Amino acid sequence: MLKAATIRDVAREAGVSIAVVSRAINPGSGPVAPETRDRVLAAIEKLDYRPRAAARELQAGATTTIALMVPDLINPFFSGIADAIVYEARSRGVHVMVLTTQEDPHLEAELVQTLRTRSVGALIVAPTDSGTNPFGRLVDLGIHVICVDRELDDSAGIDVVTIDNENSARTATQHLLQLGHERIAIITGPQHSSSARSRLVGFRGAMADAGVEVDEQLVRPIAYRGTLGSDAVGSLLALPHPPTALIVANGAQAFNSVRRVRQSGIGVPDDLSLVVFDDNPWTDVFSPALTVIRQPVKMMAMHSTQIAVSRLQGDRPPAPVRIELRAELVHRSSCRPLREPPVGGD
Amino acid sequence: MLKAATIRDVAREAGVSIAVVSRAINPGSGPVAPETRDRVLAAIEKLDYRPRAAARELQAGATTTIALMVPDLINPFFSGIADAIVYEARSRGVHVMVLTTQEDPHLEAELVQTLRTRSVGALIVAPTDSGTNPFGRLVDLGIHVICVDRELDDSAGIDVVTIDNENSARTATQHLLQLGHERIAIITGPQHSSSARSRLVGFRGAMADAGVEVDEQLVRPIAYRGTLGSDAVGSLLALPHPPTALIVANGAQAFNSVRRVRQSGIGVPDDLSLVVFDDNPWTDVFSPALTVIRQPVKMMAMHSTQIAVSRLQGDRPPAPVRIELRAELVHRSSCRPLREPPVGGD
DNA sequence: TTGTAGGCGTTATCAC
DNA sequence: GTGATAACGCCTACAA
Repeated sequence: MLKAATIRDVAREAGVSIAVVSRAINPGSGPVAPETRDRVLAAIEKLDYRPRAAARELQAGATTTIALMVPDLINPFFSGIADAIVYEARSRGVHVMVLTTQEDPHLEAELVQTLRTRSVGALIVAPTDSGTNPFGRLVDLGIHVICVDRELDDSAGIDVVTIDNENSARTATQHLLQLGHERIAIITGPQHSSSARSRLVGFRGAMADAGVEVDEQLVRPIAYRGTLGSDAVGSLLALPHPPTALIVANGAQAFNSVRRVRQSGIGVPDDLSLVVFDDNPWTDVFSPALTVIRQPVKMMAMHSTQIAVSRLQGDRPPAPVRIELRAELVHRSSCRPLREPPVGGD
Repeated sequence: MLKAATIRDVAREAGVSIAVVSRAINPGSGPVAPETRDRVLAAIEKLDYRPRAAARELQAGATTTIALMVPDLINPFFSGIADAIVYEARSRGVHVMVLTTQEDPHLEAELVQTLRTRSVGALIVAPTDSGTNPFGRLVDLGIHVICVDRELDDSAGIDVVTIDNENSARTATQHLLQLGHERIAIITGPQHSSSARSRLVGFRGAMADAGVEVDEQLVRPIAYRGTLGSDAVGSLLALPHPPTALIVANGAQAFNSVRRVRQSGIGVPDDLSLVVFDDNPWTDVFSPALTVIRQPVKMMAMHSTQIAVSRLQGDRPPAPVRIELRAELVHRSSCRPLREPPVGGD
């Protein structure tokens, strides 16, 4: 097992001082005679030298590592985000440390602590609980925090990249209302999550606009983790007066929910119209293909990475940014009019 | 923006030298009087001090960061592995840097270079090409490399955690043979991938054992990336004498392949029996539910993490480990006998 | 244009 | 038990 070459080895090999090597490595940091430079580069090549990131960090304070904190990577929504962020970051020479919180605020807080140890320059996070802000200390220390997908009630000094959840839910609801549905159920996320809350607001808004009263029995805020989606669907369908349409606004529970619908033998869209949040691949291969709200996952990832990277390069004014992207309703085959509309008419 | 407290600040606050603080932080590294210790701990608490990992690394050479390199995170197989590895690593106090290769050997090689810069203690990787080993230099430098899922032809000094691909494919093939199928098609991965190769070997083995000749037209090794799965299915089904059964042994193309089967209106399992590698959630919600080869994803992740962590803690003999796990055939509804077997009979 | 020296935050080796 | 002090590898004034 060899020992990695250091800047000193290179200097010796090239017959110069370490200062020259350093300058040769970091163009613009100082003058180096062209031919000296070539000699140094040759030495680097020969010794296969790579500067140690740890040493650089230590001396500069800066870093080219960011952290990404998501509930889990099994949820295709978050793995999609993670994939895009990792890819995007690499193209900018930044590495990504990935952490999973399991939707557990305690674990999240603990991870924030261990993060302080690492010198990451920024943190992109989909926070577990909007009510508390465990990231304040990071911000104080100059570690930039970017919320993605979900945001915090108190987000002082924190950037936000999210979708317009309220309007997305509104759109989905309006779609069903226009088809004549009034008994519309919604399975959403826990109300300590900003996105889940906004979606519910959008739902209620659309219902109110249409003058349709919301039956609170049909509103099901459930946890992201676990399999509660299945239970919620079960009890919804067992209602004496069951819903004719269902919006699954809890992406993490979409699969469980839909599977339960299918297992119960309810016809989609004949007996139940369905709109689901998050356009995961399987929604397209389900029978019938599901009408979904498609979130611009790549866009969210790109924006957050871009913010993170430029922040740690010291660009951008310190003012927090807020980016809200539009989601899209993708019509497929899981919704139909409650009653066939009269043909012709008058 | 505060500046993070250093060991010196703590020492001053506690009225001791930095050496004492260091010993207090790292129990066992030297003697500290109990009451001094308490004073130091109080100071740490008060200043909210966290030792900087970069400085530790620099001085010790060691590190508690490992890297994980997978083709992408969009493939549920790899996101499952990543999720489990990140989780498992955390529970051992290790952080994970995630990299994606996009199945591109050049990018892979480049990432290996940038990795040398970071002081990661180990690399868990699903390599893109089994023919070349871009990791040799890492091994030389004492960075432990663990191949997961796929392996290298020349894996000197490299640990391997994989499934028994050959037998998995053999099992799947035998299942179809027993149902009376002989025109069995297989869509597998590129032959520069060890797992794809082994699976094809298993397929041929089972066919040979049964005395059934392999129609080479029905053997389709295709790339992991892109949408070739769809094309392969299309041309398979367009054959004058199409297959009666299909094994999709290319997990990354399973979705595309199956979707194409469905689009072409072919009845499953009536017209075509189907076995698919990788038990992703959607295979269960597809109509009909798909018979799959289920890989022990969590197990693979746990083993590789365990090896990685113990390696970087210096445990374990230097001899490379090879762990081969068994995959499982999960019977669902996508396969049926070619001809109904005679009822009763004698 | 080049080299010397100091410091980044930590741990380890010594004396005391 | 405790405290200077020297590394670890790199960058950067500043002096030559």
